Amino acid sequence: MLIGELAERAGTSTRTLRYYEAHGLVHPQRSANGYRVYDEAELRVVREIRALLDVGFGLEDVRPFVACLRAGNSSGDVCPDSVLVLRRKLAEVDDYLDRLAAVRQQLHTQLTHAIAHREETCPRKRASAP
Amino acid sequence: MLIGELAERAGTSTRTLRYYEAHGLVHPQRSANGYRVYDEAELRVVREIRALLDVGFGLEDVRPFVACLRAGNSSGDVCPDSVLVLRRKLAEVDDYLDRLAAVRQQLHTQLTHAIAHREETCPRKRASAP
DNA sequence: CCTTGCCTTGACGCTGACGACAAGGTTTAG
DNA sequence: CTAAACCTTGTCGTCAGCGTCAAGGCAAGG
Repeated sequence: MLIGELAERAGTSTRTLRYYEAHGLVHPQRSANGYRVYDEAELRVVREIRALLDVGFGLEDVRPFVACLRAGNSSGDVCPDSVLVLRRKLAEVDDYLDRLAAVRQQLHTQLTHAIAHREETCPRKRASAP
Repeated sequence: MLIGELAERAGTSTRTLRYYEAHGLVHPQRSANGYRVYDEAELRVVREIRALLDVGFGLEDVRPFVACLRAGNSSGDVCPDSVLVLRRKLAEVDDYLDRLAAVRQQLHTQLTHAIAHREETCPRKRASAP
């Protein structure tokens, strides 16, 4: 499989695949003319990378999962390093959820006050009695 | 008040203040020697900007709030444009919270399965009976 | 032979909110 | 006189994950 086909099957671009390779995440063979040649295992690797990036991981976070797959495991999740990253990411997401909830609360309060202020300084017709 | 003093009182840097000015958010006077001169109103504007950025707004989102303050309002929140942005941001935060909750759920599931897998393929001593 | 459609490496662009420096003017204190 | 401590404009660097040319090689069909 050449890079174009892999890109299509993985739902990404050739640029992205070369980028992953430059960062040491994918290791294609080379044909005689210098073309990159990928096997099915690399397709799985790329799909794993994509899935993790979609969830908000960075390329560095993805490394252990790729190594885990490459080590012959059926899932990239089951190795100790992957589990560590999963735990860390879960904690990060929890933190972020907390902060985001606080922000949401503040925005809600701000919005409520702003609308109350408008009702007060510029009462609408038929505001309380139609 | 010169730029250094404003930076300190606003808890930011001179670079940041010049950046805001370049983007049309702050309008200092100029003294004879070309130095930027700020009044107290500008301090409030800068604090409003900082507060909104801290909550995750972009500079563009901040514009209506600055204009609102500049229009003489006690709060930057009370103008229609500001309210629109507040509503939009609240919706964005809600969306993000939903997506983040889904991600959290997925990570949790992934982690649970990974750990279950380890228990299964590599049972610990004293796992179920001490 | 020439076009079409793959592929190669290399290198700059983008987004956002600044940080960090360069090279220089101004003002005040000693 | 000079050093310190302000200020000015201008420009490049940062982080991440690519997008988007540029310039060219390789293979196959008409």
